[in-house]
Amino acid sequence: MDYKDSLNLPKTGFKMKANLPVNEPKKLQFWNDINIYQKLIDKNKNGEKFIFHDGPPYANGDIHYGHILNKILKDFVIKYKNMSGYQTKIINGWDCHGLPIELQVDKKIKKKKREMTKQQLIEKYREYATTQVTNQKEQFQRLGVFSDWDITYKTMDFQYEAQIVREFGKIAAKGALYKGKKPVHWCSSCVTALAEAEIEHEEHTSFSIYVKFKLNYEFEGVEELKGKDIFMVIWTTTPWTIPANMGISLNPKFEYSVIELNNEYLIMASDLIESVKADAELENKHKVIHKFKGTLLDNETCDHPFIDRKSLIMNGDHVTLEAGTGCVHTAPGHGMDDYIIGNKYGLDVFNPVDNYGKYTDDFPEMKGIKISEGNKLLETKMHEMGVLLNKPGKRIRHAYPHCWRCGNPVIFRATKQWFIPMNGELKLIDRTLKEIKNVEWIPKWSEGRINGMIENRPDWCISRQRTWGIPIPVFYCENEECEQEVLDTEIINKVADSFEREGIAAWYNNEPSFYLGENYKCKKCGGTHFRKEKDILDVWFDSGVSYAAVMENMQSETEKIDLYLEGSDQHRGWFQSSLLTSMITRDHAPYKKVLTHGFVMAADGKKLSKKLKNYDPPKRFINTQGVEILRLWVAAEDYRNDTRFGQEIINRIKEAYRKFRNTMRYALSNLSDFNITKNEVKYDDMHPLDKWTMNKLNSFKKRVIEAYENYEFHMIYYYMNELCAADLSSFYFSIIKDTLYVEAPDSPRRRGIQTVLFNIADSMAKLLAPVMSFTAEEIYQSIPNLENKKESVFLEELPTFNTSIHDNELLDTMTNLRKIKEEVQKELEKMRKEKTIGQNLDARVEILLPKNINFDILLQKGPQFNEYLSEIALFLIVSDVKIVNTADSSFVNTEIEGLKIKVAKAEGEKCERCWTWHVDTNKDANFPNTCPRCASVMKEIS
RNA sequence: GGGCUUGUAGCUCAGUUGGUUAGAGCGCACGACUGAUAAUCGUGAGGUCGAAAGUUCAACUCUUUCCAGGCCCA
Repeated sequence: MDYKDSLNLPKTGFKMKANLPVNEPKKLQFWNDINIYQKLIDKNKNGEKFIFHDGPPYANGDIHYGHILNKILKDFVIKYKNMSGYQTKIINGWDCHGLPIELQVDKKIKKKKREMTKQQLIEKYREYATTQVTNQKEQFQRLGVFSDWDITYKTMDFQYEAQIVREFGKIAAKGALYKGKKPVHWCSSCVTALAEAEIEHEEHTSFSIYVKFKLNYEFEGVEELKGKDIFMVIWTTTPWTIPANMGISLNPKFEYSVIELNNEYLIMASDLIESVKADAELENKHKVIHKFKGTLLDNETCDHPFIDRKSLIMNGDHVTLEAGTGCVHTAPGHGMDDYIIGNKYGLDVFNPVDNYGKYTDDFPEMKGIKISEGNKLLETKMHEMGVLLNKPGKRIRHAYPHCWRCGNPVIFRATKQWFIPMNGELKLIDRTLKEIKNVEWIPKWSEGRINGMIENRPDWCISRQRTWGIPIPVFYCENEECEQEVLDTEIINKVADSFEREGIAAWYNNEPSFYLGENYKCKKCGGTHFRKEKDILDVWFDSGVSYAAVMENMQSETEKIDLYLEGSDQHRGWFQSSLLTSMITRDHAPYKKVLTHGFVMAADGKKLSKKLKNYDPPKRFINTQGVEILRLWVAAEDYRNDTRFGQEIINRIKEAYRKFRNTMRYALSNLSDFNITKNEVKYDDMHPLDKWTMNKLNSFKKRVIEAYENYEFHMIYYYMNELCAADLSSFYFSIIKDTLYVEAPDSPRRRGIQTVLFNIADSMAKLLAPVMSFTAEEIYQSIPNLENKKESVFLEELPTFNTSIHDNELLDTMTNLRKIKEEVQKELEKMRKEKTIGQNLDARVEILLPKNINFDILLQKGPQFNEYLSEIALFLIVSDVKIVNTADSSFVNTEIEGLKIKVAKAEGEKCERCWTWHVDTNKDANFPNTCPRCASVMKEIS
């Protein structure tokens, strides 16, 4: 007789194999068909608000793992909040203006660019950006991210472009703008400013000169130097910048020496004396007269070698010992370091060079002469004056920036730029630093980082000499004497209105009079002719006002956004630009909380590199392994640090996924004949082991909810693995198997277990839906006989901690019993090695218990008590158990003190139905080869 | 070079205010089962906590230095 058909074996349509690449798109279609996102919004329309704001990725290229990490994290948050009843949504956006797109397009149109109008170019850039947005949008959608993808924002939307201008107007109205000078890379052959990305470093032969600057300082108490001329020695490769020299920088930490050499007194860093002598070919011995710290001469002066001007001596950490003299020629108009330290000391950003690389009136002696000529002329001049320390004609080969277009060397040259002042009347830095304290920064160190950056940041240069961006809405009086700028909120708003209608092309479509009115007169000189500003705004300003352009449609100016969630690089970028603009115009931060994640690295911890091909591109990954794996990967990693991505890591994630999936599958497969409404067993009526599992599940809920609340998603992954593998699959499931299969379908013990399994499947589907959205939905849809099933798991509420299911004593006791089970297992393993037994049920066990542990908790009689098999045997999954009071030498000691165990092959015969060994097997003629329990069950169910 | 930050078993992570033989899951090795089966179960071997020095009765946990990464600047 084959008893197999009489068993309640698992049955489910929930497949073991997920086949994610094929099934995910179907799920996406399903969600789309039922309009799940809108339903979520509708469901919570009366819920508490949680306002989230998506930071716009740059609209260029395929998405990479950084995007994936970011978007999936946001999706976790949005889904969790939605399932918790919050009224929350996400409007995805893109950053569209800016250099990368401009360069991409320029590469395609090449020389045609010169013949094209600004409007035509803008149209091209806009087209390109649109294709990029479409491309990225598709890829984001594939991630299973919930959003209304028809409602997104782009910084190039006309409405958005207009709003940028309005925010600029507000800043202008606050007086938080000024025009100043700043050095930029400049190609005097193309007559244009260049961005960092347009510069190529190539070998170049430069001058190399050591120049003496006469010091105006008496070293007190140094007799030998009294009344002597002392010179600071600087080294430079650009003699043409000497006319713009405004100072000399010393490192405050270095030691400097006054040396006597060839009857001259020279100053340089002590550690560089020898190398300078060698490089400048200075022979003869020198004598160190005096040593001093770099700080000594701070704020003293030298005389410029050939211009009637003082050069200020300053202290700066940028001075190194790598080359030169340790005394650094500083020309704020021609170098970034120079500019920064010059700003600090209040130096003029002096630039006597025009757009074509020729000296201007500001260096009359060489007016109209090209700086390349100037190099030579100045070298000779200084040599003749005797301020050149080396012999003229010395040259050096080194890497030097060149223009990527024309290949000529570029220069650093101060040009007029627009700035937002960091100090000044608005005291922006002070106020921002205070406001930073009112924001919650996660992780904590994030606050220190933004704080440090704000504390030390220079004025924000918001102008760019480019085309693809928001024109700075300013006009200039064309009277050359006047040049007065028109910075008027009303007029700026007119510009904004025109952008709202036509986009930024309006700036080029319209004459100044269109905005100013025909009769507008210069407030300064009464002039009537004006020209438009040519510069555009820094794109960080674009995205920096997104809270205004995107969110204030839905909320008031005073309402803050609950959360920004971006990579840690945004401390310099979006977090900061948003904070600063909002502080000026609204006097508060735009956000309440800022959550930061790290970067995605390759398996070796180094950055992902397209060149090295040290990773699988996302598209291919998704098409072969599925998004769900990526979602679980995001959850598994502690995103607050850098995360790693590699095949071994992914393989581990897949294992975890399979474990989870199979665990859920097992639960589902034993529910085919279960209906929670009809067959539920109340917690109080459950068997202790089932109660224990309910407790475990309950505490799992609690910890998972806490993890969501704290944005610690990797803890969810950790808890999930622990629960599935350790508590369910290998422990609870293996024990309940016997009851599930063997008992009569409707037996109370079995129904109790099914109640637990139902709770597992149901709770897990809901709790993990924000993370494993695809699989959670699949589980939910696969729960059999569920009345009032919602259309989607996402329309369910998250389960919460049930305070009445909280039995610490039970949990502790079970922990001890599991330890005993482990010891028994070890003994059984020995028998298995000896081939005495195969499966556990082939064995019987005798146990001498320690005084403090017993199995009483399993033996409480009640409706769940199993009459046929000892509860302990069931628990240990052996055929027979005997608890003894004394143990002879045949017992083995275990690692638990006082616990002694004896294992042996089970007595009697194996029941064909339940595989348990029993001395009374085959006693019932109606059901041959069955144990008494099975015979009885068979009688009941036939 | 500077600011911030990371470094616990092969992988991903736990590790409470410094306190007994440092944990989990996966992987690996070996084995069992064949009624979760391209599954499941068991046993076992793997870290001295990036390195060194210091504080302390006691440090993965505090301090300093160094090494190797990362983000942002320069």
